[in-house]
Amino acid sequence: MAPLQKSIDKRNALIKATIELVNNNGFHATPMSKIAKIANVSPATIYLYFENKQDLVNQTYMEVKAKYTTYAFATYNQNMPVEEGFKIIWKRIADFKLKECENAMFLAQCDNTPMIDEPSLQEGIKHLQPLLDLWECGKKEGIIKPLSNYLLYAYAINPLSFLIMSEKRGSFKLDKVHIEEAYLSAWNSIKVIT
Amino acid sequence: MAPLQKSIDKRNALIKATIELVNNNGFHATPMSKIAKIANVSPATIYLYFENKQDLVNQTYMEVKAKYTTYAFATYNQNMPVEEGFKIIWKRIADFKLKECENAMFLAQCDNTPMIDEPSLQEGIKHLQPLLDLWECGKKEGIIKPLSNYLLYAYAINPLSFLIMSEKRGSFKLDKVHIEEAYLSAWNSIKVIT
DNA sequence: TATATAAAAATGAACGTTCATTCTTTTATT
DNA sequence: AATAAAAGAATGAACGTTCATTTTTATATA
Repeated sequence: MAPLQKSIDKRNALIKATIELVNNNGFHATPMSKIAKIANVSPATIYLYFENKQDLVNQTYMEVKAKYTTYAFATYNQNMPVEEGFKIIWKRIADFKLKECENAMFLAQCDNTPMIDEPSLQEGIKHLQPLLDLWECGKKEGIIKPLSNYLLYAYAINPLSFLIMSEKRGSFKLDKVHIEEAYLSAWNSIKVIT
Repeated sequence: MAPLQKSIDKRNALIKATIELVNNNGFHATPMSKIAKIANVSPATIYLYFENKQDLVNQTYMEVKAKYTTYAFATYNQNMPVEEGFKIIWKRIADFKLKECENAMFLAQCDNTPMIDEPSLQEGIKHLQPLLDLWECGKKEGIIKPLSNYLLYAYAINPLSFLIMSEKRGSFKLDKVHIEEAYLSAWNSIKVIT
């Protein structure tokens, strides 16, 4: 194995361990020692890849957020009609949250606690731009309600986080039918009613 | 001042301090010593009112959740028509989240992290029963879509949390107009479309 | 190609600090 | 004066981080 690859593997193992432990215990209750143990690495080794604990979690956040948005926009392109574009993005997001549940939960925690530095948070938000652009376009065409992007996001995208959380807690099972129903609710709350 | 009142004051001060510090730093980054200092109390005194740190935060959660639901249902009664009942509850929730922003943020953090014991979490959820009953009633009458209560909650109530978070982060200002728009989105995503 | 040397990566033990909690003393109440 | 409440100092455990050292990898030499 190439030596560089080995380094990448270790970094990935550390990020994976961080997600797992933070999901189960929260940021401040996951000691570096445990992260090291799960990643099969010495505690000191972490500091070869990351400045400190805060840097580790910031970088983990940005990496997961990038993965999330890359996945969300993978099958979308700007030439699609607004409704189709939205549907494709929404479904991909739902897909990601279901398949990559660990990652999705980690993001939810980051977005609801003082865990991540403000600059890293801002950095993560930037990746959503294509969706915001799509909405602007839809508003111009009179297809999407003239609401602020925050309201659109709150009613169309964010509810998925809540559902994933309920599913994780075991109080609710998200199947294909529910996803379809959820999509219709989402679209319904942002589309212009004719 | 009666000695009992003084005790209640101290307990309240401790709970208030806990909310403030956890909001700004997260659970594990709020030391008992700091909570004591903000509450103008000795660290040891905390243990006269609470078993330990976990108990303090559990009780804080249940207290805030109870306050939240009491407020939400204060002007609602079961004899109202479904649409009116929902509107009244929704508006009260929005009102609470705006006015008692600190409390709302604390709840959001509790609901998205491993901070609170599962039993306390379950205890907190129970208080929402009147809303679930209203929805059941609405479904029977054909006014509300036959969706699971989790989906209804995800699309009608939960988005408010996201908006409050955006507002707190300073990226968005929630005024009366936005609240009205948000309400319409909420109702629109759960009502049967005729 | 085989060996020697240098560089880089990784390690485990150790340090200083911080924390939740307890213990002992002081202050207030009846 | 007796009792209860509160305070602050004390304690041991756990944490993030550093450092001296070892192990692995790359480079140079013959």
